[in-house]
Amino acid sequence: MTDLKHRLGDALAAAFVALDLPPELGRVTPSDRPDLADFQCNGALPAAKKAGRNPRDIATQIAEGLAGNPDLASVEIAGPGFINLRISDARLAQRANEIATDPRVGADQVEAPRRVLIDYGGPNVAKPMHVGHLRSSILGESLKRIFRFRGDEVVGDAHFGDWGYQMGLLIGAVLDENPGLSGLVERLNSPETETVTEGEAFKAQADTITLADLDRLYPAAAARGKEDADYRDRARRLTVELQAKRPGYYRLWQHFARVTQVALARDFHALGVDFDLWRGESDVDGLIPDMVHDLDQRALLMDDQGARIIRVARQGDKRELPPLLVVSSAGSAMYGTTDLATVLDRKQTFGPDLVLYAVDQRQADHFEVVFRAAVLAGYAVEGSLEHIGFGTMNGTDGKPFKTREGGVLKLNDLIEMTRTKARERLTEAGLGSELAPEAFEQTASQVAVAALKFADLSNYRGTSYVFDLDRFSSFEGKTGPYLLYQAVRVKSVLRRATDQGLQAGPIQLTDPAERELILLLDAFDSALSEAYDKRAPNLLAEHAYKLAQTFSRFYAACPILPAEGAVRASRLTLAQTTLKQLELALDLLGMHAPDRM
RNA sequence: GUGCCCGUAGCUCAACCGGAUAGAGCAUCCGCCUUCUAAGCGGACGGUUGCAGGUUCGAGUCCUGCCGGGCACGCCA
Repeated sequence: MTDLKHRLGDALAAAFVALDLPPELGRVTPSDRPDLADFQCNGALPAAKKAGRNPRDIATQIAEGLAGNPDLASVEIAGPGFINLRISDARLAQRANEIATDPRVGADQVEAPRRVLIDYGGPNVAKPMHVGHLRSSILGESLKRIFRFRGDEVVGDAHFGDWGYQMGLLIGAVLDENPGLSGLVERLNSPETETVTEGEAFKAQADTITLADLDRLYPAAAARGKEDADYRDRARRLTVELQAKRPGYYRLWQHFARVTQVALARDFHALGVDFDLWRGESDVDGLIPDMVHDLDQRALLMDDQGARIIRVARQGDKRELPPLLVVSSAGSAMYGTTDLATVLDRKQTFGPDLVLYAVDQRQADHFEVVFRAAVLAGYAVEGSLEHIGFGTMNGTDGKPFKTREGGVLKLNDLIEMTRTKARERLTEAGLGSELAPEAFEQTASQVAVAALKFADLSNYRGTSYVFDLDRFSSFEGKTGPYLLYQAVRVKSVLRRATDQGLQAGPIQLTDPAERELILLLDAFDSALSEAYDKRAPNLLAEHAYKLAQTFSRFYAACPILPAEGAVRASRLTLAQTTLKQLELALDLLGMHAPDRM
C-alpha cells in the first residue's frame, strides 16, 4: 500500500538515477500551486547547482524520462525548474478505491515495530489535577494511540507522583492540624503494641481527611518549608521515615494516595485518557538502595557538599549541566533518583526500545541530566529516552493560566465549564428535546472533550498557547466541534442512504471537488507518519481539519443522495471512506464523534 | 550572568530536509437553505514574517549581531 506521493517519488527517483543523479532528488511533495499541479518535485534545482548546469535542462530531461507513465496526466516545467505533476484520473480513481477497501484507510505501518513506553499525565498525590496536567494527558494519550496504530507495542504509564519530600511535608501538616490523629499515628509507628481499637480509630480519623484538605494543606506547608528551616528539617525527617515505611506514616500516606486516586480516575475518564500502567514513584523506591550501591560500585557516585551526585557534564557542552543529585545531604532520595530508578525498573520489567516523557518543556534540563546518568549507568542506551516537551497553557493575558481569583483552575472544573458550554450549544440546536437525557449528556461530553483536545493538539506541542474557552467552544471554524459536526453530517447522509436501500459502488471522478477530496484522503499516511516521526499530533490534527473542510466543500458541490446511478454509488463510497478516515484520525487524537449533534 | 525556546494579518495559530503567489480560523463586509444537518459553503478585506547584516539562483526557514518576550540553571517535584 503506497500513497501517490511515494509512488510518484519512486518514478522520479528512477528518472534521476537514469541521468546518473542521486535518487533522493526525486522527492515528491504535494504541490504548492494546486492551480498548476497535484504534486511537484524540486530535485532539478539542487542537481543543477551541484553540476553547474541549467536546472530547466535537467527538469526537461527528467520530464522526458517520465514520458508514457500511465500515472501521470501531465508533466510540466515551471519557474526556475519545478517539475509539476498532474495525476491521471484513472490512477486517482484506482487509489481512491484502494483506500476505500483498506481497513487502515490508506495508512501504513512501521517496518520494525518497537517496544515503546509513554510516560504522561504525571498526577501527584494530594493535588487535584489542574490545567497544567491537561497538555501532558492529551498529548501523551494521542502519541500512545498514534504509535500503537503505526504498529509499535506501546504501554502508557501515568507515573504517579506519590513519593518524596512533598509527602513528608504533607504528613507533617496533616498531623499538626489533627492532634488526635497525630497521637494515633505515633502509636501505630510501633505496631507491636497496636490494639484493634487504635487501628479502627485511625481509619475513622483518616477518612475525615479529604482531597480538598490535602489540597489546602500542601501549598501552605510547601511555602512554610521554604522559609522555616526547622519545619523543613522535620519534613525531611518525616520523608526519611516514610521511605523507611514506618507503619503509622505509611498508613497515613496510603490514605492520601487512595483519596487522590479516586479523583484522578474521574478526571482522566472524563477526558478519555487511560493508562496501561499506573506505576508510582513509590513503586521503585525499593530499587533505590541497590541502585545506589551499584552506582557506587562502579565509581559513578561522588561526594559533594554532603550529598552524593553523578557528574554528567560532557566536553563540548555549551554550558555546565548540573549533576544528578542521587542522595541528598539529609540522606533521602530525590526527584532525579526516583526517575533514574524508574528507568532501571522499566528496563527490567518491560525492556523498552524507546521511552517518551510527555512533560512540560521547563523540565528539559532535568531530563537531560537523568538521561545522561541513565546512559552512564547502563540503564538505557543513548537515544532511547526522549523528553517530549511542551509549552505552557496561558490565559488570554498571555500569562500562565489562572482563575479569575488568581488561583489554579482544577481540571475537573475546566471540563465541567466546557461541558456547560456544549450543553448550551446543543440546546440551541434543538437537540435537548430530540435526545434522551443520557444521550444528550454523552454528546455534550464528547463535544466538550473535542473542543478541549483539538484546541490543544492543533498547536505544535513545543509552543505555548492561549486558553480561551469562549473561542474553543464557539463551535465555529477551526475547532473540535467542527470536526465532529462534519462526521455527524456524513453519518446522517449514510443513514438516509441505508434507509432508502441505496448501494455504494466504485469511486469515479466527475467533479474537481472529488479530485481534491481523494488527494487529501491519499495524504493521510504522510500526515500520520510525520506526526509519528516528530511526535507532533498537530500534524494529524491539521490533516483531520483539512479533510473535514474538503469534505464540506465536496458536500456543497456534489449532491450525494439526489445524484443517480453510478455517480451516487461512487459518492456514497467517497462519503463512507471519508467518514472512516475522519473517525480514525479523531480516534488517534482521542476524540469521538456522536451520531447526532 | 549562561543556556534553551519564541517573535508571522487587528486577534489566535499554520507553513513537509531552503523553493513559485507565506496559509487557516476568529473579527469586519457581501452572497448562498422549496436537494442530503447552515455548528455549513463561496467571496472580499487584511502581511516590509521584530530590526540590521550575511550565505544562496532562491530565506519566515540557515549564520552573525541587536531589540522584545518566556523558561531553566543541585539538596521541591
